[in-house]
Amino acid sequence: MYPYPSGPAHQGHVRNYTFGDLVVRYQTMQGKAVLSPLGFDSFGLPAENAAIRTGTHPRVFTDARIAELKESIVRLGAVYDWRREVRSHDPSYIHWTQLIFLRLLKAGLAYRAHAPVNWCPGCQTVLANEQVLPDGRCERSGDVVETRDLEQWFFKITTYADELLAGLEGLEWPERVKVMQRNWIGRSEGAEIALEVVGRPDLTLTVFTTRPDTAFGMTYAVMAPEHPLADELTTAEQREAVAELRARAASESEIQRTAAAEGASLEKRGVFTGSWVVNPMNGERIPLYVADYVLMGYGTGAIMAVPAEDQRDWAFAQLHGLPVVRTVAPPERWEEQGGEAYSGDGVKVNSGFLDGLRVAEAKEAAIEFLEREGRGCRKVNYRLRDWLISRQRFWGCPIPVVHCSVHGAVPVPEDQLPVLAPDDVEFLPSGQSPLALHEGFKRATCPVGGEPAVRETDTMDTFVDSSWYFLRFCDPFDAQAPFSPAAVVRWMPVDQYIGGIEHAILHLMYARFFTRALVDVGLAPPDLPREPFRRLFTQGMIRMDGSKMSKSKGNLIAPARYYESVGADALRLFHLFVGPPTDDFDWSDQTDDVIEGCGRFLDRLWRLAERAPSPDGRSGVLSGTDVRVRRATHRTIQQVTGDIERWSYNTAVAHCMEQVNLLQRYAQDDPHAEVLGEALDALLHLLAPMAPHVTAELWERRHADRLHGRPWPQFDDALVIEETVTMVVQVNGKVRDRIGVPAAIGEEEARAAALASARVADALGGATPVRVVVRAPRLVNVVTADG
RNA sequence: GCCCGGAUGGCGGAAUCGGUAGACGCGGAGGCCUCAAAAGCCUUUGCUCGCAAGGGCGUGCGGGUUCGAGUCCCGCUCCGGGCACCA
Repeated sequence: MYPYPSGPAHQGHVRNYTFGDLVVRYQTMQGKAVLSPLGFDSFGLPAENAAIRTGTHPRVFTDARIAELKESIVRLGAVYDWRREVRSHDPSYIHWTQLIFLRLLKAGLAYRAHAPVNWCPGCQTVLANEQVLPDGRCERSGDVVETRDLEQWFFKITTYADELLAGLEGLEWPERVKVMQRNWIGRSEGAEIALEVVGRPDLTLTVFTTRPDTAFGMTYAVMAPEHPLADELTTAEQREAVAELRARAASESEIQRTAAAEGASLEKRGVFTGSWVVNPMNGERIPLYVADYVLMGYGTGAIMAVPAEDQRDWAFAQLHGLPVVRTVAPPERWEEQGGEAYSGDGVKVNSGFLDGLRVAEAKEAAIEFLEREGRGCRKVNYRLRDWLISRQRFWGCPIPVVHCSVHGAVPVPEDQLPVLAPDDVEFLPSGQSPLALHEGFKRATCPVGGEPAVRETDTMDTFVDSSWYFLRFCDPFDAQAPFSPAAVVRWMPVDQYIGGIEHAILHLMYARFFTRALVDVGLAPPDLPREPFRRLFTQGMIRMDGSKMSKSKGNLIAPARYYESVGADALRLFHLFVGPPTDDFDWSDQTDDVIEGCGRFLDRLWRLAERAPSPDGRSGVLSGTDVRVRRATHRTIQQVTGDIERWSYNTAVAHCMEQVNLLQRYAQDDPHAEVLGEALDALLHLLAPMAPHVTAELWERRHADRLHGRPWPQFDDALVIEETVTMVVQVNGKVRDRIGVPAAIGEEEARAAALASARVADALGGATPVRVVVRAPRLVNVVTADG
């Protein structure tokens, strides 16, 4: 666990730690060695905003929030190895985050580049693509993100695009998280084609397509407004129109541009450049356009347009009066039924040597042709972009680089780490990072030549800190390295990761990338598993009035009031009981009643356990009732164990409640001391991972030793088999009678018992059964001719 | 538009392999205890007809498969989520 410390826990945290703690305690009772540490993702914008508001240093603010969060976690009774607690903002952690940066830099996995980036005016910093919502807003502040051209630091996550995609296959993760990552990586196979430019033998325009088979239908080509050749390929007559379009496109962020346009229904804004290119398949001259529906960031920033087989190109062609040539025969009556572009499979037409082939074969043939002619090549493209990690903020891990006018961006030598931000800084609402205003911090010497240099003032995205904390957890005591090879190999991968769905892309993708990169740069050993999280469980959100419960929404319900009123155990039980862990939960007016109900259950358990072992209880021979109670005890062990194994915590609690209800009646009615004692002891074990405080106390009162550390109870196979069951008798599928029968009843006896039933005879009303379906011992269905 | 989930009493939910729909809890009703209340305990609680015994209906809607469907298949509706000019 690596929570962002936002202050006292809210119910989302409580739920998360309750599930996590149940797993930890249960697996420990199963005899496993369990490593369960907790640390704090303690860099981040809220602390800095608070500093601007109140003048408090972010460290002071953050340490206070950590103390609050930690207290509410400790009071919940969750077991963590606090010796291993780490914090992103701790100098010893900063040191290793910076070392990792330097090693990635050395290996070419970190680089600095000038690029159009997402700028959030609210946060006064750039953002990674992953942090921009589909509607072009900042996921934190909700402000509309702008595009700025800046020189920034990137991590080369795209190197691992294929591996990150393939690695998903072996993971026990929710399918929808895998799907989200697959979509985000967005692999597509196709070809790059170099188009000749008419009258410019010195130039070619390279386009990417997933449908090289449709190239005969290419009736125009389009380049993105930001394309480097856009200027050069615009003729004098078209210059003004193109310039206008490019200016308009530049004023919007790319994500905004793609989000604002709803599919193909909107106008495709574009203009003719005045230049012509050549279709390499048939040698025809086709016009070259600039249009904002083509994105510079994907593929080559230019496309071949095939209106007949691409709906976007179709719409654009209609608008600009461009020809449409079908290269795949659409299905019967396609056009009569209003069909426009047809992108499905079919037989090739109007395509020279491809005619008669199907799409898949034609793709291959087209690529072979292009490669043979030297006009193109096979190519795989990804939607995934490199991870922009620069942030123009103070409260983050400083990027350990200095800028020298002679040697450029020079890494800080490893023996000079960590680079720490100074304390004597002023937090002003100017939007500028205090680091950028701090002359003492900025003044540096070039490690290469000793020239005066300027220290980098950007800090790293806080997702960098959380991309390797799980490795540090394995070995947080190492003062010489981020972690020792032996420790990470011993503990990794994480067997069970628990978190919210909000991490589906950001954190989980970055952590997968980091784990691989750390191995490849030699910081982690080669035998470290390349997937850090083997099993992932995504818990449901706690919602209130339709939105996620969080401090920023102001709808937080702190656990402290329940610690006081019903106790931490009742609150834990509530979170387990209220529904499947994967489901969202709507906090409402009735919720307190349910929590109190969980408290009442624990009260009943308490009263029950306090009167046993009952000195006045019977001993000696077991009665029929005693045996039935024993059977119930062992069945409960079986059920609760199964429930926990399959994450069905709500039914695990329900089965314990059922058992308490049964024992309560039993205890009032001359119980056998040993039977009741066995039942109570088993119950305390089963509830120990769910309600650790109450069960530990009751156990101590009964046995004067400790429940914690005892093994998980086993059930007796002979006792979980029922001896009598209720057999349902149906007539034509409707239940007409229920008969108690021995569990071992044979098919013939079951049939006879069913047909002997007076109720069945009534229901038959003289009709003759034509068929009797027997599923002994549970069910018999008597079927008549007219049924 | 595409891809995933989901829809069960007044409410949260259960039904693990096609075989008793509604476990467990909340809420409601009635009762016991008490001078009274709180707490606790007991009974009851899907809808409906019936004095009762008992019957009919019932898992979003419409079909289908089956002796039998909440569960499987086909076609919809609504809700939630993800993706969406990615060539």
